[in-house]
Amino acid sequence: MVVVKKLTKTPKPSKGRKKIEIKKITNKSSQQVTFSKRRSGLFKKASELCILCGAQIAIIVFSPVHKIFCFGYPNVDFVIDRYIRETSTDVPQDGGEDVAVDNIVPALHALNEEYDGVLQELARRERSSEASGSGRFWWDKPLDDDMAAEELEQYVVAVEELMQKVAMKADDMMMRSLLQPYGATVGTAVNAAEASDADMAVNHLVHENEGKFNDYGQIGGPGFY
Amino acid sequence: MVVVKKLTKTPKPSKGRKKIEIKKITNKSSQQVTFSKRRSGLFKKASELCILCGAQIAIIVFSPVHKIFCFGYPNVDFVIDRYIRETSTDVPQDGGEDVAVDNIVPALHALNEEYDGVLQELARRERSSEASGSGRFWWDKPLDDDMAAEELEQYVVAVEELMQKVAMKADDMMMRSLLQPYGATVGTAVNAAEASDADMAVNHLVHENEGKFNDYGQIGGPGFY
DNA sequence: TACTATTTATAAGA
DNA sequence: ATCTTATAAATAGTC
Repeated sequence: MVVVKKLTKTPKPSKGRKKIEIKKITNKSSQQVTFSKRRSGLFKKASELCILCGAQIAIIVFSPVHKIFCFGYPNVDFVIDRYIRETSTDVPQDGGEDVAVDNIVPALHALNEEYDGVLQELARRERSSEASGSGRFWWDKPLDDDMAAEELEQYVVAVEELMQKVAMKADDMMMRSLLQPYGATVGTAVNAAEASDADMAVNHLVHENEGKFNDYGQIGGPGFY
Repeated sequence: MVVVKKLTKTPKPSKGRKKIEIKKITNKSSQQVTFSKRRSGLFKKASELCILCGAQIAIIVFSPVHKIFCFGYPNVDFVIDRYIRETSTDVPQDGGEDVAVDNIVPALHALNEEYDGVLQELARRERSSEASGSGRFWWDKPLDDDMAAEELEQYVVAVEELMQKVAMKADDMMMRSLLQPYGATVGTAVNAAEASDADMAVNHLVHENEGKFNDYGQIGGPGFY
């Protein structure tokens, strides 16, 4: 007794996905919908890749309406920094006349790496606490006007305060020792070897294909940030 | 001898995709295979998003074996540049270059202290302590379990921004005083006065096809931004 | 935002 | 790394 539901070939070809051609969507409205869905899917795929393979990824997306969306593991800036470091030529500035300046770059990198360690730790906690429930990852931040209104406000205030604090400390320090152990404090735990899992071996030696060099040249010096 | 292969209902429902849990793949070999497939899929999705919606996207991926893969439309550096411009609040500099130099070093020291603070908070959180004081700024008081995660994240983001600003300032300084030949300003596309050929020789990037849509993927030049 | 019908992406295997 | 195949996932069209 086969119940043929479709006996009358439901003239309903609609509903359900249809193949689409990959070409610019002209209808602004549907383009926005598609963008939203696919942007979401893209970030999900990226997060899975990070988790499955321990890859570090940064994705920056500018929507057609100029909103910016970012994804980053451990975080966007870290990956960009690494990208810059690894794609820049290491040109040792021998004739370093300004000790301070010469130490800034390495100090920043060291700081960045340490910082990364903290972020990873945070990420780990966030994830484990969130279990497999909610979907959103903390690193999936929209950074657009609407969804970050109040958050942005807090952020701005926070940064301003922090800056002020830093400035005060800076003054104080400048008085005592201007050119002391810059990297000292920074370098303390820079040996990222303690990145818990052996996946964080922050050492790059071999790459592959030759990079092609296009335009957009810029601050390229010794891999600094 | 009629060999009935399937007589015993080969418990081989295998072949064909199976659901997998999104967790780190321990087997290095299969992890590599998965990475390869998914990285490819990710870039394809990105390229479709660019075409369908006219989005500008940059993706930087570091494989578990430290290889770098990039995707960018129009190109990686363009998007990164835009990202930096739009996410950094311009810090009004009173014009004194000297002041800038003199302030960076101590600023780094301060930053480091702030950073140490974060580490301590993390450690504290580890012990799941308590006792939160009131009247102090969020980055000064020991985090309590309730707001810890959220605030810590804000703190981290704040510091991250600060670091970026300091870094940019450093870049600017180095550009003016030391790396004249690379001269350029963050945010201003420079006429490819790229680095010397010798310098570029060290750079290597893995990529699919340059600036090609159908094959998505693109090479990132020397990591200038 | 939610709901399918389908198209795609892919985990396993070879 | 590639190709095949059975399935799991993503998502276009609608509401």
